[in-house]
Amino acid sequence: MPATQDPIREQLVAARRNQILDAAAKVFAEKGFHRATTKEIAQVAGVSEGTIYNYFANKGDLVIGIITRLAKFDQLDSEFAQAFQSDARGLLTAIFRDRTGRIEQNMEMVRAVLPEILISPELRERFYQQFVLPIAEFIEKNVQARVEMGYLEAANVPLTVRAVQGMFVGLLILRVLGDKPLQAGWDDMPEVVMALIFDGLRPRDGE
Amino acid sequence: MPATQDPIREQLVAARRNQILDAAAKVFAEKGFHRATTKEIAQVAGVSEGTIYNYFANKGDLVIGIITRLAKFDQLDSEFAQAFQSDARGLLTAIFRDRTGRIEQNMEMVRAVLPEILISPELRERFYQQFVLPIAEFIEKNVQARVEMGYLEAANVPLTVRAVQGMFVGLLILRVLGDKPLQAGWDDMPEVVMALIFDGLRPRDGE
Amino acid sequence: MPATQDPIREQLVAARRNQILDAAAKVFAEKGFHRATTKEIAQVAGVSEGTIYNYFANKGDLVIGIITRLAKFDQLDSEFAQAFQSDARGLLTAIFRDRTGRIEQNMEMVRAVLPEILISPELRERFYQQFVLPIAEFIEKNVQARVEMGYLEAANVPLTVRAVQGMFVGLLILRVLGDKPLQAGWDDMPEVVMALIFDGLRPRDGE
Amino acid sequence: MPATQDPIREQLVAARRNQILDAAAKVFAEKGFHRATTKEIAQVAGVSEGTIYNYFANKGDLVIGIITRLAKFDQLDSEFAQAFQSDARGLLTAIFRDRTGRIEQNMEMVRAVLPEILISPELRERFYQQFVLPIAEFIEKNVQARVEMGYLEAANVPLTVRAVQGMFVGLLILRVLGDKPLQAGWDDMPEVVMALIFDGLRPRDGE
DNA sequence: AATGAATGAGTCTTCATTCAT
DNA sequence: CATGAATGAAGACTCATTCAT
Repeated sequence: MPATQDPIREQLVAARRNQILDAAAKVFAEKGFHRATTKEIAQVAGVSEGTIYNYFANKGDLVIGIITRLAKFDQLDSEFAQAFQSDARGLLTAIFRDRTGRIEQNMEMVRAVLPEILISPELRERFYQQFVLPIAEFIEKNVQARVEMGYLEAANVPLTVRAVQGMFVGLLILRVLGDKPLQAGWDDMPEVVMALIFDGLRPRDGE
Repeated sequence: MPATQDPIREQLVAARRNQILDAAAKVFAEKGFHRATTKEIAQVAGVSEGTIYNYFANKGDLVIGIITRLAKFDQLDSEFAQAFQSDARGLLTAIFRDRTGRIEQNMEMVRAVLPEILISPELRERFYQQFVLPIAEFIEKNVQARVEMGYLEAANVPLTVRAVQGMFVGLLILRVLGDKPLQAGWDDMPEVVMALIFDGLRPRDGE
Repeated sequence: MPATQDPIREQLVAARRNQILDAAAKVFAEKGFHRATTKEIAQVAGVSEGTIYNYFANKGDLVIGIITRLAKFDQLDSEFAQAFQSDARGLLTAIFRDRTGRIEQNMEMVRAVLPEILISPELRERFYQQFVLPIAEFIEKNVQARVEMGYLEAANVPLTVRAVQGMFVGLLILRVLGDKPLQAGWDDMPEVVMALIFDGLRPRDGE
Repeated sequence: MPATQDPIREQLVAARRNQILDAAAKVFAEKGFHRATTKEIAQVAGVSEGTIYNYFANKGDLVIGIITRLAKFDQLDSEFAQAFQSDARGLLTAIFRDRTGRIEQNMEMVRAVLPEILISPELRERFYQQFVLPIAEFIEKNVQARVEMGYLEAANVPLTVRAVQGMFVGLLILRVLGDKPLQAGWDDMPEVVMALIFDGLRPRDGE
């Protein structure tokens, strides 16, 4: 891992790192972590195998690099801040669309890397801290505020938020597993999900 | 893969297969599929490596064997039939407790084997058909009936059911990822989940 | 290898040995020695793997057994004795037809077992002593007699006989290698060969 | 299998390939194909096992490589072209000495590799096309020409040529099998063979 | 005498990693 | 910094042989 002060060199280094990570992500997505070979990653990246090891200590660090980089792009951005102002339903719909869209783009890669994440405590923690927890806390804060304002009702906000977040996660998993109804009706899911979350299944008498 | 008509021998074969699958499940759970070696599985099973191959064609078949065996224990049993009669909330709570309890017991193994499932189309299909789809359809039928009776309200039953099922799945994933609130409050989850599903977050005026 | 005095038992033993050798020959012929498994030989023979080892010390002994048994069937029989009386050309034609016919029947097996024969000095010697040398000597004696009678001309009878015998062997090899002209014209070979051997290529003036 | 345009690198690659093929030939010759281990080949070649697989896809390709390389050294060279001008007897003697000399040098290896050749259709075809057929056709053309000029007599030239070629092949086999007269009188074989081929065994009256 | 499940040494092959150029 | 040939440890899988039943 080259270290330098020269800003130009730094940029080159960063570019080369990204070039390698892009290739790694692609190959991991296709083959899964273990079946992906450094040779193929090098080929896809257009560099030699040796070069990879000039930028990453080992194959596992590529996964860390990918996740870390994903996180950088993945800040809860201003869009959300605005959504915060809007109604809860709009907020959640925004999050749902944003998250699932984003994750879908990286779905192949997440799927390929998930094994390593699930097995390695270090990666698990890192993944959780960077991707799961921030969203949970963001939603939590938001929902809590609305509950206090009487706009929403929830006995246990943190757990309720987990249930909602879990629903998003689970729906993605079910899609990956090839569930037909889900794949066919994916565009309708936001409405279905919001109806479920906000209105519940029990009929509302006077409405 | 011995095949025989002799019932005694059949039992021996089944016992040996289970002995090996137990070991495989254990080692997979610890190491993950790829890092688990046949040598270690053999050691844990107390047999030789060769013996494994007398019962399974290859390492991958151990995964299939594990999943298949899980499925056998995992029939939607009479408990559910009764639940069918009960109220919807009771039904779902029963399913939730049953499923998550069951899966938790095999959580380590699911975690270890999930990667292979996600990557291998064959395993994915098999897993989906045996574990996901039956439950989805069971719930779907049930919910549909109640909707028609006016006890529940849902615009799109199949998708709504997926959302519910996805919530279960996702909650397990979040737990595996080490979410603290979830681990701490797991016992309260059924109530939280049911409140969310049936009542929704939006306050009900007259109640 | 069971040893017994009981003649009935002896017959059973011999029968079982042959049963196994037949299977071994078949499988060796298909797969070659190394790729043939004792398991498959046992299956083809309709016995268990263990039984093979009650009759033969190891896999290699099956080859020895096959060769030895071939030799038993392969005595220069009375047919030849008669041929001895006939003219030289007729004799050789008879031998050619007989040998090549016989060998062709076992060609697959010879091909499969040849590797082992060529590599193992013991098998090589055995094969040579039982199959090659007797014929060479038989022809040698015969040709020698005719040379002395002035019917044939050959400066070095033993070597000449080897050349002739070599021709037979070589033609079989070329056939096995798939030579088209040879396969197409195989039925004409005896005449071609005899013309070559007896008349040579050089034109005979006065004829 | 490195591929490159750089001529220096190409030479290195060729050298390394030869180094490995030499070792493989040696070990195959000693042990036969199946009993030869990649480990021993690597040791003899002075490289690691892994390096072998940088140059050859698998063990079988070593055999192909050996055969192919033999074929390269084995072009029908100018020597033959000259022989073509000479008398038929001289031509054949030249071929005989050349071929048998050449093959003898590689005899051990041919012996080791022959099994694989006989069993593998691919290798068989390749071997036949590269070693057997060209010679057969070369001799055929030559003999045909002489027959037409009246210098030789043969009813069926292609088959007669096969008989002659077969004789060469067969004599080598008999030698490998350890035939004593052949080993003792090998130096006299060309004359014996030529006498047989050109004059035949039948006495020529007027000579 | 027959069985066939168990054995485990042995092999080919892969691939992350190193390092001389 | 880049290269990519060399490395060799590691692992899945095979199969001849044994032996308890």
